[in-house]
Amino acid sequence: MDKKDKIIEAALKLFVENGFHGTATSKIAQEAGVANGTLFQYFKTKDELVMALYVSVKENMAEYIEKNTAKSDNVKEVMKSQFLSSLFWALDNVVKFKFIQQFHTSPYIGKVEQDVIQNQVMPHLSLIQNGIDKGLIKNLPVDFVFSLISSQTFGVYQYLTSKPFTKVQQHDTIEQTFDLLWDMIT
Amino acid sequence: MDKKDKIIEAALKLFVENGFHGTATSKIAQEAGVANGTLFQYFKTKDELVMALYVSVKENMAEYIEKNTAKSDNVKEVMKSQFLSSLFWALDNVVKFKFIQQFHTSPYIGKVEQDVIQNQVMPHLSLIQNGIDKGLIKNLPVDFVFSLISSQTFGVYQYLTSKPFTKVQQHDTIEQTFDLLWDMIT
Amino acid sequence: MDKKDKIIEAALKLFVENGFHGTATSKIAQEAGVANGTLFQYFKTKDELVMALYVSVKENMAEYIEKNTAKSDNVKEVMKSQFLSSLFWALDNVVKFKFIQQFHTSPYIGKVEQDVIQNQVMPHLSLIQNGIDKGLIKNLPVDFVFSLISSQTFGVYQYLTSKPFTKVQQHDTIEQTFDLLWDMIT
Amino acid sequence: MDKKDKIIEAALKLFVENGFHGTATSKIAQEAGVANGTLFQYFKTKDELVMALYVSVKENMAEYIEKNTAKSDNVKEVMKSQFLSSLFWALDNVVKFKFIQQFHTSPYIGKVEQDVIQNQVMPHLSLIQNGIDKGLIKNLPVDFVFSLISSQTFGVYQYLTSKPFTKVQQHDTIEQTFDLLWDMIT
DNA sequence: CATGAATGAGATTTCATTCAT
DNA sequence: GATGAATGAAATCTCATTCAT
Repeated sequence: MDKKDKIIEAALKLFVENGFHGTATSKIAQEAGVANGTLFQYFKTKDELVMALYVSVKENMAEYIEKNTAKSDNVKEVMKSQFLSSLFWALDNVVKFKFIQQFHTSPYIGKVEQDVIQNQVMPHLSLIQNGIDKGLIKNLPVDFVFSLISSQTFGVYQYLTSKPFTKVQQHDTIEQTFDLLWDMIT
Repeated sequence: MDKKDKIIEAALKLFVENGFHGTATSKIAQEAGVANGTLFQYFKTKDELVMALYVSVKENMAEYIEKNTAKSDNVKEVMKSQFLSSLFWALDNVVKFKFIQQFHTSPYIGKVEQDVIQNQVMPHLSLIQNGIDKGLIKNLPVDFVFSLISSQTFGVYQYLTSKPFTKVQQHDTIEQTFDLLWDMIT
Repeated sequence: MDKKDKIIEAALKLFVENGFHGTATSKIAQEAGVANGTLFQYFKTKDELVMALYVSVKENMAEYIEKNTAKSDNVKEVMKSQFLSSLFWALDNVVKFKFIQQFHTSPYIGKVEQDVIQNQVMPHLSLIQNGIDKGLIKNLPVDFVFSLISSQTFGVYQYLTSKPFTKVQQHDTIEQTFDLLWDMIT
Repeated sequence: MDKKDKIIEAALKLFVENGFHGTATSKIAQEAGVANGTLFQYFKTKDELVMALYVSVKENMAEYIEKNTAKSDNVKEVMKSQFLSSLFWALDNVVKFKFIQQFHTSPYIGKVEQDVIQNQVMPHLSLIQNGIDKGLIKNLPVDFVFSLISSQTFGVYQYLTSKPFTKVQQHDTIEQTFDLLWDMIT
């Protein structure tokens, strides 16, 4: 692993532990095992590091979900595979997921280009629209449905990380939640 | 309004705009129209101010919900009145609600005494348990149901603040969402 | 003497000894006997300190010359009194004068408002113009004559500080130089 | 042009634009189109580069003046040719001349060996002495006369670069100034 | 109680210089 | 010789907190 990756890894860990401002760049360098100045060769400013980290984590997540999304015309099947893989990724990458949550409620979120966000959300909106057009999903505003699904994802995640569950229990709860969710919106 | 309240008000505004660490105590004092040192007469440290602010906001919210909760034995009625008043409060107190969200994803949350959180959550859990016992609500773990309801609340809030809606539209959407929710858990 | 003045004094000394960039703000604070942060209460940035110092020194010089300028209609008399008092001030304030020279050949000079410079030069140009109008001074461009006089001033200053001279010798040389200068331009 | 020359050229440009300390060695390397470390193959330290640059520029100027100095016993003729060629060089090499000025008012000037300065000044002092011995120039201290001539040179330079003049106007002004100067010291 | 000048520890960032390739 | 990643000392600037008035 090269120094840049070591820095990103260290930053992720410390940001989640102590927050963005609670983490000094010097601590990041120390944790990464590089010199103070080295961090600034790869990232011009601390902000740039935060943004780069967000992009990296988001890509990582998107890639995983993409790979595990069912290739099918069946809306329910596709939606379910996405719901499940989102949660599997989150449970397997607790630190990264916490980072995303932190980032989303920080002033940094305002610095993400609007079209980048659009691109991330678009496919999900299309899928929902598709479900509505086929008469499967209730005729509600697409972004309303999207908001419900997203928040439900966070809800299950929170529940599953609040206590120690076995893999099987996690699996079952996730499946069960999707069923509840599907019933609700159809 | 006395100086303490002015400081709290100023802190709330600036924390939401610039984050906890992005807000210097001197800026808070300035915004509140008091001297630098005065802030520390009322709060020994900045952290203490943050915590006090959280408690104050939470109390404010709890009081409102308490006042608007239906006095009844009917579980659905009570739950609906709570769901609605939570959202009405959030929509009427956007800044305070953002502050709560920020606080929840910050390292500060760890400093809130565990029993304080318990006390806040307890009544809701009891209500749900009550619903289950009466055979109204599906027989699921109480805190799982609680997670679902909470995240649903966040979901509608997010949707309703993402675009400009009229009061009536907001009202209708909230009622509608509760119906979906109720169907899901019963 | 208050802290602000102590800081200005310390800055003046160190800037002349080590240059603007060779002087750390921490050294200035140390020399002034104040804390690091105190400097930044009086001057938002190091640049602001440099500019404030320049303005202060210039005002000091202008005040002295103003006070010692002959109140008369006689152009030669006025010009002579100014030439002399400029040099007396410079010889009595070697450090301040060096600072001005350093400032003038630094990129900082570009940050001085153009009209501030105009205001400083204007009276001298008027005086020269007056001399030309009266047929006393040769009919040359005013700012050319001004350049000649200015550089002559620097020339004598440099000579007089290159070796140890007595006050009387300095006085005589200055008077003599003015006579040469006056002969040259009339 | 080899790398060393490219570095010197880049350094000259950037030093004049941003000052010695305002110019990072990495920027010089970049501007010169060489690697960061290459600069230090040719110059052990940044200071050494500054000094080498000064020597180089000074040599360049001296060479030009030497070449254009009248070969004659006539003191006035020799002096005039030197005065003129100094100014012609300065006007043709504005950047180099600015560099010299910057260098002279910087702490670097103290690092130039005293005898190097002596060697540069000596011929001019001899010439003046020669003029005095022949009864041409007023019987004043040689270095006083030298100071006056030097500063006059700077004075005209400043005037001629403060506005846009044609070559002919520049030429005329320089000749005229020498006449004034000659009248003054003889 | 209220003030605000003063503090100094600590944060981010720069940059001359080195050295393994 | 040439490279450029890596270094770490040092510089500027911020800010929570104190304390004499």
